[in-house]
Amino acid sequence: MKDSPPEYADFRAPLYEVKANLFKGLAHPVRIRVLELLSAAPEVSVSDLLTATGLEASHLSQHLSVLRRYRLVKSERRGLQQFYTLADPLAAELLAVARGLLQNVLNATKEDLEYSTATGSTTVDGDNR
Amino acid sequence: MKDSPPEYADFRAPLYEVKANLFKGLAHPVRIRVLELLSAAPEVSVSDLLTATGLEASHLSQHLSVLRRYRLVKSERRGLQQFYTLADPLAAELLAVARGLLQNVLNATKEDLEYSTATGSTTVDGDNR
DNA sequence: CTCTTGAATGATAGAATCATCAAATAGTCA
DNA sequence: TGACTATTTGATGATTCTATCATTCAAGAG
Repeated sequence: MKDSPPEYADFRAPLYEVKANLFKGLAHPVRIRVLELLSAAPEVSVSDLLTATGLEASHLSQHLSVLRRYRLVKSERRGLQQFYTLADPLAAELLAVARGLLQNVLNATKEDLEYSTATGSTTVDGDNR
Repeated sequence: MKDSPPEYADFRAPLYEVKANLFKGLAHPVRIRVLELLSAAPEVSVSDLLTATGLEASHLSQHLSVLRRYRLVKSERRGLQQFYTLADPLAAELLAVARGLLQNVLNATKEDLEYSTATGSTTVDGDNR
């Protein structure tokens, strides 16, 4: 009899733990794709998410459950359909900052590479690569 | 003979995968604490990180290795000491946005709770809690 | 060269997450 | 009520991550 995860993550922990948990919720490609779809519309139905992601219903639902657990999304049922929205606009901001960070980091990596090939490797000291 | 993870994560994947990987790098409390210490200083030595976190050296080193893998930090050796810095200021920005998001989400949760107790539960429709 | 210090890497058991299929639940309609 | 649709939940094996101890590596001094 295995313990299932809580419906909602615990927010009463130290902030660094709560942050780490939030990032756990973001640490899967499907969940990033879902959040980005939700960022681009006021709300999205599960059936539209299914179409957009090409996933099987139960697979997507497990991921939506994780997003709900970390309160990254809200859901609302209307008849047979379920609609999802971002819980807060800062979730979209977070994805945007992550994108900027990745671009910077990638550019810096390329620059380091160019720098080391242009000047030889002896002047690059202390950089682990 | 088990495969060990690559020294550096693959940045040549679709962007949503690369983002998810970045968030994996952030998905542990110790690594959040380290990044926040690095956000507050131009550079920090490993020995200072050890003191600040109270971790054993090899435990911290494993986490620093994850941060290096996702290029969230840079390291520089000077004699016996190793110094770490944030790879980009946007890493600090990311933590700040996450904090704002958590605050908003937490406040919204509290408001929902107050709303439902003030008006009774029958007017709260569609909200999963 | 040996020894010490500071830090990284290796190894591995246990915990957590992921992937996927089966079953259950919620809502609607005849 | 039963049948159907839409979605969620349960179950479980595979994979990955975490925690932790042992070992190795890098730098410096004598």
